[in-house]
Amino acid sequence: MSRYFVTTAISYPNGNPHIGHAYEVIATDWLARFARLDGRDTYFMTGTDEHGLKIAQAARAASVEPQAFVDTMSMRFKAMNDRLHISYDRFIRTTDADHKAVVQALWERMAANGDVYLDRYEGWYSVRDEAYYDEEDLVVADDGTRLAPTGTEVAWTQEESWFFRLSRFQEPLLKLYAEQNDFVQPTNRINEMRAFVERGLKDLSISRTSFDWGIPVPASPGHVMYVWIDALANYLTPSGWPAAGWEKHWPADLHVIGKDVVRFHAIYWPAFLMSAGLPLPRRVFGHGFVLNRGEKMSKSLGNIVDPMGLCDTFGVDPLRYYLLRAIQFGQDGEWSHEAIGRRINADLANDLGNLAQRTLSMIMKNCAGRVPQAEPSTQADKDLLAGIDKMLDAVRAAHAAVRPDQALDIIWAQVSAVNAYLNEMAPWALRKSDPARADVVLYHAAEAVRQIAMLVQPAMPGSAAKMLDQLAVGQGDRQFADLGKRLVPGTGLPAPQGVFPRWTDPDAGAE
RNA sequence: GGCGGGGUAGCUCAGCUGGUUAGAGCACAGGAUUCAUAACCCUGAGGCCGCGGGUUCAAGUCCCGCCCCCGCCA
Repeated sequence: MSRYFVTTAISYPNGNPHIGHAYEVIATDWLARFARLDGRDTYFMTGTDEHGLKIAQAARAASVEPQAFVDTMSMRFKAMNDRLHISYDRFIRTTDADHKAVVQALWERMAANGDVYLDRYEGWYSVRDEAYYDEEDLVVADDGTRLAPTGTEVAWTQEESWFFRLSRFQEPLLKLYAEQNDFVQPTNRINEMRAFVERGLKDLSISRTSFDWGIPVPASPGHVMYVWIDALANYLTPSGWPAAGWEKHWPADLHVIGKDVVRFHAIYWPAFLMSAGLPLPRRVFGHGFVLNRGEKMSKSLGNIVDPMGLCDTFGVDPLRYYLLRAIQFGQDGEWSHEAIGRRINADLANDLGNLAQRTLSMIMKNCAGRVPQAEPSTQADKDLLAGIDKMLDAVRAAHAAVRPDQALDIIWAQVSAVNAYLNEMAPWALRKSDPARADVVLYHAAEAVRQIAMLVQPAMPGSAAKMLDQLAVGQGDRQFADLGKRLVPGTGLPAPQGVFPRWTDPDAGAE
């Protein structure tokens, strides 16, 4: 059985979760659910990244201990995941005990292999950015204070720091990109990484002494680890490395991350792993951002969208569907109430929901609520199911390419095909002239809906389950391996109910 | 500033190595229909393919210049 270990980036919980967090976990949940339904040994992890100065500061501002602060904040992220029906196998927190153990082991291994050394770091440091800047990049404000290019204040800082010999890994990384040109996707990203590495890599400062909210560096009092070592190593934690049996949960097959953190995942992380002699993740995919009416969300603009509110407004599954279908994975996408509403009505209510409802209600009224007979079938019937039977391979390819949007495009092309088939066959008219033929048509439409609902499961698990319930598909027959199990004529069906109601803007006409 | 990607219907985008009247979905208009969630189905309208040159029998598709947008780096 092939293994599929997929992760999201872990979220930094110094603020509340927003739609960007929701987007990443929903997309990754689609990947994980798809792999599980496809019979793969799947492990899906998401979580929170809880150390670092900014957390410590946020806790202080809230007058609580850092641990209490992250306990509260992490819970909000977990609650969002649960509300969105994210099927994580583990919600990891970097404050978890087993994580600390793995990170420290990773550090010790890198040190043992000669890639960690103690030196002094001095320069212009921005506390807000947790980064040092070169003198020439600074701007001097009117009042004389020096500002980083990001606009934050910097101060001359000197600290003892452990360094990682990143410079040693320039050639190995270039070799990796050359030999595995899909290591970073979309492909333009790997070109950027290659260009970055080709310019030369400087050793990386990997410890801090200016604060203590972090994982202690082994045998080095006063030093805590640089947050990225701590954070990236989360992916290795479930393996329990270096304890025996770690190969079961490492390497990851795919890291799904935002485009803003590609560098950390495509350069630093593989370098750490190479240093420790560990296998590398197979792929890193940097997705785009979800923009609110074309604008980036930010606290200052006050346009941060709470995903919980969107669930209240639209429902979990329609929200998931919108984010997966309407945005090409890897590109930036836009979001607005109108856009989601249009999608819900066009794709869910009109196309799929109506298809299921018209099919099932005809069966309920005319076939005594039982799956009708399947034979004798005509060429048109066979053609319909031939198109339906081909979906799995195409959708699998979209899954392998990390393109949920394409997968849904493929499925919806079949939704249209079935609607067109019904119009052409007109079973409501056949009912009067050739009722046996009408039954066969309805059988084929229902069978098509079954397979569509099966493949829609990873995107909209709740809604797909309702459709499968209405087709009396057993809980044990919902894996993709069961796609070939045709509906059995004579099976009793429950009374159909609409799964996707139309959406009407509550504000419409109020202007 | 350097490198890379892009500017095609109102919106989001397809258009591979140049070749019949430039495509899809949504939105819009008309028709047909009434099984169904005023849905489905069919048809239509809508495009100096960023701008200006050039190569070619033939150019969104190749070359040059310019304008604008985005990404990475500095």
